Formats: sequence, C-alpha cells, structure tokens
Amino acid sequence: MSKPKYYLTTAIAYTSGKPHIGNTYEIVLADSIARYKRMQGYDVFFQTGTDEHGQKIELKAQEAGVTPKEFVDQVAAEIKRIWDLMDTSYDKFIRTTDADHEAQVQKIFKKLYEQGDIYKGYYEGLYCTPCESFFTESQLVDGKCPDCGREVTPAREEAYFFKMSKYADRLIQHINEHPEFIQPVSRKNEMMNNFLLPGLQDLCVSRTSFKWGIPVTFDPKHVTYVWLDALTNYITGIGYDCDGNSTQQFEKLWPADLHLIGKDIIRFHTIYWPIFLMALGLPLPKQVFGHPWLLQGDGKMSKSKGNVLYADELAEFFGVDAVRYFVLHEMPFENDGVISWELMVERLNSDLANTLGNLVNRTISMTNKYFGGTVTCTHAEEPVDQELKELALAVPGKVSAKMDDLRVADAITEIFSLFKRCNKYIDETMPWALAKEEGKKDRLAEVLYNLTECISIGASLLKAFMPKTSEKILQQLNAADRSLEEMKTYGRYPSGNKVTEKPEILFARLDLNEVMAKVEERHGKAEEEAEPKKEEEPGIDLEPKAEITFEEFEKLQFQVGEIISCEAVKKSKKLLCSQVKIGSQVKQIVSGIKAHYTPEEMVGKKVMVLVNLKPAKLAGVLSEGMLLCAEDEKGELSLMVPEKKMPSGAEIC
RNA sequence: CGCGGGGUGGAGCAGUCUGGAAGCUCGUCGGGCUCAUAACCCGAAGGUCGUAGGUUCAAAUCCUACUCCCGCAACCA
Repeated sequence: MSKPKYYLTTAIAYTSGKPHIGNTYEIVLADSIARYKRMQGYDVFFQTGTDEHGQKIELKAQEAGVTPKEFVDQVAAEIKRIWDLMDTSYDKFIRTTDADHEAQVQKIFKKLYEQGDIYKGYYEGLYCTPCESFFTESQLVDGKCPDCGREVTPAREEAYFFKMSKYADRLIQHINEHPEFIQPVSRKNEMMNNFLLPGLQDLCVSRTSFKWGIPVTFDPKHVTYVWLDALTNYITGIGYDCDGNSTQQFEKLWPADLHLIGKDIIRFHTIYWPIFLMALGLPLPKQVFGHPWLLQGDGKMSKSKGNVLYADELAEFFGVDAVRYFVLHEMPFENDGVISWELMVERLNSDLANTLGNLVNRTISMTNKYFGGTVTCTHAEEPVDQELKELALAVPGKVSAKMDDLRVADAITEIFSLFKRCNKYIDETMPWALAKEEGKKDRLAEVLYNLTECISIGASLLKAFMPKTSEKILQQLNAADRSLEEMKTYGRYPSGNKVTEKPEILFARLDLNEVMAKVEERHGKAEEEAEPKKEEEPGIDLEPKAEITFEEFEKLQFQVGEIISCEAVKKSKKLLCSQVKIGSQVKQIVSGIKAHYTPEEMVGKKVMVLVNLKPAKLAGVLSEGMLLCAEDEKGELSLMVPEKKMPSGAEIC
C-alpha cells in the first residue's frame, strides 16, 4: 500500500525586503509539521516560495536603481538563504516570476474571464492626479489628498473584477459543513460575520497603474493584481494546467491538506482562494491555519534604532536549533508571542542547556565513569523505574495528538516532560550512591540503561523540531534514530552499546549581560560606521524637483522658534504637539517625530520653523507651521537647529 | 465611533467556546544532592484573573459599560 500524501504550504513571502524573525517563524513552523508528518509515514510535499510582483516592488527597485527582476532575484535569494539556514525541508520553492507560473496565471485569468466570472468594470474613487493615487472619502484630509494636500477629483480606473457573490452561498455551506476548515476555529466566526454574511464585494483582480505584474493576455495594459497571482501558486507549483493537462503530481497532491498562513491573510485564504478554486472546478484545501504573530517585545531596548530581529543573526548567537526551539515552543496557539534577546537567553539556558543538554551530558559522563562507556541492560529493575518507562511509552502518543491539532508548542512541551522526568529519575535512583556499593553494579547499569533508552526516545521525537540536535544526541549515545512505530516498544537500545567517550556540550549556557553587550556592540558599531566616517557615507540622492524662481523662494518664511512646551497628541502614534515661541507670538505645531524625540527633550530646543504654511488639522489637532528636519534613508529624523545661539524669531534666509 | 487581538503572582503563557476548588514554564527565597554545563531534585513565598456593574447557588469563564496595551490602517505640514 502506498503512503498517504500530505501537501502543505506556507504563504509565499513578499520580496520587498529581508524577512524578519516573524516571517521566518512561519516556515519553521511548517517545517516542523512537514517533518513530523513524514515521521508519521506520510508522503509529504512541502511548498514555500516568494511573491514577487506589485507596485511596491516596482518602486523599491526604482529606488535601488535596478530592474524589478534584478531586485526580486536578490531578495528571493536572501529569503531562500535564510530558509536553508534554518534547516527547513521544503520540497519546492516557487517564485511568482517563474515562467510556468506566469503562463498558468494568464490562462486562468482568461478562462475565468471567458466563463464570465471576471468582468471589466471601473475602480472608482477620489483621484489625485499628481500622486497618481486613489483615495477613499475617509482617507482624505480636509477633503484633500492626504499625500500632497491638493484637490482630488472623482475618477475611475478601468479594472477587471471577480464576481465573488456568485459563489458565496456555496462557500458558506462548505465552511459550515467543514468545521476544521478554518483554524483556529475562533477565526471562523470572524470571517462569517464580517465578510460572508454581510455580502461579499467583488474583488479587483487587475491594475493599470503599474507594470510589474503578469500581463492580462487579451488586454495588455492590465496586469494581474496580487491575489489571483499569489494564491494560485499553490496549484501552479505542483503542476496544475488550466487546459486540463495537469501533471500526475498535481492529481496526486491536490487538494492541499494544509495552508499555513499568518492570521492577517486568513480572509484571502478562506474566502477568495476557495472561490477561485470553485470557479476553476477544483476541490478546496482541507485546512487553513492562521497562526498568530511573533512580536518583538520590549521596544525600549533601542526604539529609534532598528531593533528588528533577524533569524540569521539570532542563529549566529544561539545556533539554528535554539532559534527553532524558541519560535516553535514560545509561540502560543492563538495569541501572539513575544521574542527578545532576553527571552531567548532565558529559554536557551533553562530548557536547552539545563534540562536537556545537561541531562545528556551527565548520563554519558556517568556511563563512562562507571562502565567505561558501555550501556548494559541487566534487568535489575525496581518499582521506581515503572513511572519513567510508562512515560517514555506514553509521550510519543501525546506528541502525535498535539501535532494532529497543530499544537506544536505543546508537542514540544510533552517531549521535554520526558527529559525532566529523566532528571528526576537520576535523583530518585542516585547512581553515584549505587556506584559506591559493590553489590549494586547491576542496578546501576540498569538505571543508566533506562536513562539512555529514554533519552534515545526523546531525541528521536525531537527530530521534527530540532533536527541537528536530535542527530547529535543519538550520535553521542550511539543510538539509532527510531520511528514512531519503534517507540511503542521499550528497550530497543542495544545492550552492550558504547556511548561516546567525550560528550560534546549541546547547548552552552549563556550570560545575558555578555550577550546584551555583544548585541549592543554590534548594533552600536553599525551606527558609528555610518556616522563619523564621512568618506564612506554613501550620501542620498533625491528625485530632483522642478526649478523655482527666487520670488517663489521668497514666499517661504523661515524663522527660529523656541519650543516652550510639548506633548504627545492623543490618539496618534507618531505626532507631537509643540507650542513654539516665534518672536512675540506662539504657534502650535504638530510634527510626526514622536518616534525620534520625547516631549521632554523637545522643550527648550531652538528649531527651524516654516512659519507661513497654511494651518491644517492633524489627527484633529490644529498645526500652524512646520518644524524642519533632515531625514536619512532609514527614516531617522534630526531637527534643524541654528549652529550659533540665535534668538527666537530670527529670520532664516 | 477605521479593522483586529489582548490585559491571569516579578517575566512569558495556559485555562475562557462547553461557568463549579487559579495552573504551567522561568525568575526569587529556603532545603537536599554532587554524576553533570554554578547543573539537577524537593519545598515555599508571591495573583482582588484590567476597572465597574449585571446574570447565577456558583464567574478568569456569560452579558453591559469603561479603561489601558499591541498589530494593521491612517496620521508624518
């Protein structure tokens, strides 16, 4: 009998920049599931990849002075490098710029158009011509363009739309009949109540405002807009063909067993994607799991600096498996999790170094010390062994149960409960005391045998989560990796085997202060390098603006202003509201610099103010001018202050 | 009234759907042990479960209002 198949995917990563630890979490989570399913005997196919089209990438590429393709090639390579670094066992890495994907998307678009699911319509909104952007009523500021403040005009852009409503009833029925379809279940009601039941809006599936996308074959000024391009990767990646010539692989793998995605895109995967599939006459994926997010806690550490955590940097400090352990174990099932350097160090020390590493180390050391490394099963049993053995036999089943519910963190906890029990067992049996009594040699051997056996089972279970560590432990114990089936019998470790003579430290304890010092040193360095070495400073080139006359320049009135008080604007995240004394008058000015200056440090500063700017409301607060700042490519801001002491109100000209 | 999530001992979380003795891991303190990576084992302290009402014999759990925090969006004059 052939093995049952299991097809799982991650969302494809958007190639606008280097993926941070939160993005990396998803692929590691998927990897642990894929590996565990393989252990359970499934024929697993695991697909991941990159989403490479869109206006944002077009812009980023332009900024970087390269073609969009060059840009995404580079980012996709970086993403792949990190996925590989994290030891993820994906079978296919699809890119939406792959020729076969693009060809299928074009065919799918055409087919859906021909069968009437896609129609040509107009994307309507308020348009700001200079900015080339559409806005909704609510986005406008004082009825004007939020970007440039100019008038907007009602306008419409030609676009293709997908008729979502046509399939809504079928989808509602499907969701109701398949309670396992949306995971966690709490998300199901959200989708139903917010989107499905009120009535679905048709989805815009093409754009004419940018070029970097898959062209619509029969109307080339349009490119396919994101979801029809991105979601279809799940079928094109395994050989779907719209004309009916799909590969055998596709026939075997589809429908997918699991789409693993971030909770932010659940809507697209549980509503639009199923509807696209219905339109194509394909079965729906069996399950969509929207995992929570990994957030970076403790923004205090270096708020204004880039304290974004990246998988490769974390791996450098802690090792790949420690990072995998952290993200897998620390992530709650439904709520968002937190990651920080401090928490990483704490987890590594307590779980990996103390509980696991030290257990392996002390067991091997004792075996060497008392028996020259030979592990012997003497059957000198005692009642105290029973509990340990029972647990060792029970744990694999518990792990499988947790994994079937996608509760990866809980599954790992189950494995570690076995290691903890082993540590306790050592205390209960006191091998060092047995060693002193000549008549207890057999008992001592049996105790060490039990430990070796239990650690072997635990290590084999770890394979899905920490593959390298699993391998290392088994090697040190000279034990075979065992299958889940083999874990059902106790005592498979061959009596008479020898463990390694020199146990290698699996996870070294780390000192938090040292780690933090290193982190600061590194991040501090990066800044220093950018600051004082002026020769190496790359400089920033801006898009040149149109020339202006001196008369035009003279219309602008700049003066020195003294900030006499400053407070944060409530209900806004980035705004500070300052009272600025300019000569004898005081103006209220709102600025988007909360991330860079605290209200306290603002007070007393003498700054450069554009005084005669038309007042406007920001977040409901009146602003009567503008504080001038320099901004670097990272968005760091620096207020412009006079180089010598100047009175408030002094003209800047 | 933009959308969504959340407030449970010092930290990170479970428990909330399906009310019924507040639990886990870490940290702290005390004790034990010495094979081991100052580790391991045992014990203890520490919580009005965000606030205020309500339903109930019984509320962390259900209902209402309020409040604070986070992510996205917006704001960046």
